[in-house]
Amino acid sequence: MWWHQQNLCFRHPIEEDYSSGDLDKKVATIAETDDSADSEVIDSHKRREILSRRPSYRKILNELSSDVPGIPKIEEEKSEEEGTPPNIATMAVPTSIYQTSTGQYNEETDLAPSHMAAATGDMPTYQIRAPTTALPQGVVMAASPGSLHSPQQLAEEATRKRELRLMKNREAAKECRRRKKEYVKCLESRVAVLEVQNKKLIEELETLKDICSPKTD
DNA sequence: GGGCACGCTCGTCAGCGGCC
DNA sequence: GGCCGCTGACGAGCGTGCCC
Repeated sequence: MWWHQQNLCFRHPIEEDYSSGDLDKKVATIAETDDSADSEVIDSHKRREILSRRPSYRKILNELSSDVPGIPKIEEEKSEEEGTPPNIATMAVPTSIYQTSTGQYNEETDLAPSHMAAATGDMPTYQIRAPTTALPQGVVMAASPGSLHSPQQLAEEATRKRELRLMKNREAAKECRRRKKEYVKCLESRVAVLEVQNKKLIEELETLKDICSPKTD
């Protein structure tokens, strides 16, 4: 596993080779090519290997924050789903790349704020909100197992546990998707910044060429 | 207006990995 | 070993644009 940690962004090997839908194609390809009975185990292993889970978005960003100064960690917090959250773990963009909310920008590339605004859209910082873990009203916590006797009570307990699990998973899915969006935005921003940086370097190169090889009449 | 295709969002399931 | 969080995958529902 390797992480491309120059500046902010990073890629998982799987992500690099088979981004998004390509992964399914790869798995399908393996399934098609390894169709012999003996290859089932290998096939399963390959599938498992390919489908190996990437680190969570929170983990990715937190790892980066420990390696790259300027990237605050994503912290757990509790707030309402909408409205102004009391605490927002603001993932400020790293000084090496991103424009900040105060108009700071990459000192290496010396990008103009206007360029940044145009390239990245209005997205100077990333705000990661923690999942809402508070139970909604009406959710009754399960009674202690020791107090259950009749099959009916056991069934109700099982139902409550299932509802609770589904509710938690529902919220987790929402949070996961939100983090994924932030992650994608991050990558898109990095692409935009690098494009500007690349363009600037090309222009600089052309300028140096002109200086070093002046035209002779 | 109706049908269709496409994209997006959401809930759920399944499976993995971390923690105790 | 069980619990729990995270996330890919899948299907359903909905909105939108296009064509007839």
